[in-house]
Amino acid sequence: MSQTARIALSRPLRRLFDYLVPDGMTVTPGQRVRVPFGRQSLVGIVVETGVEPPAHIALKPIAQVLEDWPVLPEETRQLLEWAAAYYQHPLGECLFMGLPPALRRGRPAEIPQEKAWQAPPSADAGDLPTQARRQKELLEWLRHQPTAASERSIRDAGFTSAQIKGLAERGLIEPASPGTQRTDDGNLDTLPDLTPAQQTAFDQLPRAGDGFNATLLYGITGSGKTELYLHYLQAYLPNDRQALVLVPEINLTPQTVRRFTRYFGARIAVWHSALNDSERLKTWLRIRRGEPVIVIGTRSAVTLPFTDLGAVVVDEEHDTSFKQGEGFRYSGRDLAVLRAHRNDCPVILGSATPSIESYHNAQSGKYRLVKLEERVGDARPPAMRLLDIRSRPLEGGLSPRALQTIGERIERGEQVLVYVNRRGFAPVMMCFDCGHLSECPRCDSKLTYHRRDRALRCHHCDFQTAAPDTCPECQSEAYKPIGQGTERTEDVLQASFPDTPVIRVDRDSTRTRGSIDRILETVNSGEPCILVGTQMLAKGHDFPNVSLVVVVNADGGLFSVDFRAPEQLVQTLLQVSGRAGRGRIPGSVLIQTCHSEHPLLNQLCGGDYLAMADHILTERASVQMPPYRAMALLRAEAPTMEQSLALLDNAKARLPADTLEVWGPLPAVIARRADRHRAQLILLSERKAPLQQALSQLCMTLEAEKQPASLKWQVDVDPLETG
DNA sequence: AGCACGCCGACT
DNA sequence: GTCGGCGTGCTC
Repeated sequence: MSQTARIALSRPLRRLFDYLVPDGMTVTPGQRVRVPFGRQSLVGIVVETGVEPPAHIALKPIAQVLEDWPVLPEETRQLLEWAAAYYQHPLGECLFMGLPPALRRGRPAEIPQEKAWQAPPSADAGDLPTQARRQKELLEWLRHQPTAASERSIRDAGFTSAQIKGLAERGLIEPASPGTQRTDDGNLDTLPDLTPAQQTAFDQLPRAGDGFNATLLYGITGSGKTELYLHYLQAYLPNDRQALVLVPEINLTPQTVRRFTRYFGARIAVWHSALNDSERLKTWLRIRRGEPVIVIGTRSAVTLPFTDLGAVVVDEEHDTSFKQGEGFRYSGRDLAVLRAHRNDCPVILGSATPSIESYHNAQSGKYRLVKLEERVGDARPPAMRLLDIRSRPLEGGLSPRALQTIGERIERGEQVLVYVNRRGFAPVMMCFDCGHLSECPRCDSKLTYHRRDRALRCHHCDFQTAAPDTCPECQSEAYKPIGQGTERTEDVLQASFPDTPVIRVDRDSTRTRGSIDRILETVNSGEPCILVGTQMLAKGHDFPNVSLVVVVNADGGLFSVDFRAPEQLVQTLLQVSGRAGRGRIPGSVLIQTCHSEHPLLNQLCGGDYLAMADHILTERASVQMPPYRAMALLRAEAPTMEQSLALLDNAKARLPADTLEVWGPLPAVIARRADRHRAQLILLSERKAPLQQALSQLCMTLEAEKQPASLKWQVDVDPLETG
């Protein structure tokens, strides 16, 4: 009798498929195989062997093994299996997430041998006919390359394959293996010494050989957390072991990579969404082969096939981009901690504004807390002040007082950053006669006015229209934009300070490649200027010459329905404040608000983030919200609200009432989006285990009873926003 | 997700 | 008469 194997396929199905292993073939878990599936032939991953197949199903045999070793190493596969169960996502899709695209498609697990060419010293351009001008130029170009050039790079330089062929036929160039670009090997920089404060923090970090140890590194902005990571890896990561450094997408800049490369050279590998398929395959295989790489990567790097992980770092661990927002909704940060645990190695979670979850873990003793509360050099933390703008005349959202302060700083030759907190405040068109507001015809949301092209756009679907001159309701001409967007603030600033460059930094102005570099160049020149922008300004980039930060409106997050809004407001405001006073000039921060008496904002001005975190934790405890209870959402969307609510009612009815508290069904905050009506259930549980068990049971039944195709549902475990 | 099967509308 | 719309069902 033949052996059997349980196979995962890259399909959104919550089940696996069993196959026969033909005589003479052996398979082990983690191995790639090709199997017949319906009428198609698919790549599969072996999950289990020797299984008892369900009765009355005629098994088909595995067609082929793609390699005789498991592409997914044991630890990576088990991590993904755990994540699939925890986040309620189909196992097949999760396992395939652990493979680079080339391997998902069934390509061989080897580095594609790129063809490369070099010009031997004997090659003589005189042997070419005079009309072969481009071939001569190519020969010359090849001579000037430090190593053999790949066909791709030759084409990138503007030559054609016909020209390569021409030279090759005359024997003037010869094939070679593509050159490696390890120019930095052997002459690595030595790390700068730690400051006394950094040294003190460093001494509290876990030592090599301590095994699993999670450390929350609370380091205020400008305290030099990256130096600490570098020193830590150098001191405690053995030369022959691997490390993972997770960073938010926005922090994975060439500068960051260069900083690591200076000290670790070719051991550094990067992993992010902009890599092409062959780069991904190459890096993935390096890691799979066990090369002692230090991977700097974004969220998805946590699924890489490490075979000898010796240290894990999560930088800016509070950053919400570590949680995938759709599909397989995993938390890269949480999986990184789990990976460290399973590899019995240390993990350092660094942030100036730790997530409430991580801080709670530090408080409860699960993580050790290491503080780094001094800025590098002479820099002092900025002074923060609230500016009450109730019944003050505002221009582009700015109060006279704020404009005056900006003016003073410009006069002194300093730089200013104006932060527009867009959360909850978008510029909408309103009729000042009848009160009509511009609303999206397909969503329950207001249209946003874009002054550049006088367009009204919906931020929740792709609807857009030209802004009418008069009110669509009453034809009044008093139909104008209200609220403040970046563009309006920018215009007011430019009008107020005509001699000072006003630079807008947002998604639109940084879309083209290199534009952010140009902006940074201007800013780093130190000339006075005013930066205006949103989210982007709060993250990543340093502006050492900025001495004043103005927060246009802090109120968006104060009274939100989302339980995480206060945490996120405080984090964002502190992060953006941290941009000020990095250089020698002391920084100050002005926060405009209509609620200057609000305790959270007042605490913020004290600058003590951990005190605020304590405060937020107390509130979370009193209402028994995460991290004091486990949370998950069941979301539904359908052409009508009734359908969505019916599905959720149905789901609620079969959830165990004794171990779970279920809220809803409630329509989402934006109940209609692109003409689909959305609602959700909120599930809370004292313990994670019963929640997970109830969810997997629920997913199985929901999938089994086939819903109409127009009705979609999804589960979000540990959601970042409930809306 | 694919892919096929199936049962109703405007075309050579 | 048939090409094709996408609703529904199935994949070891």
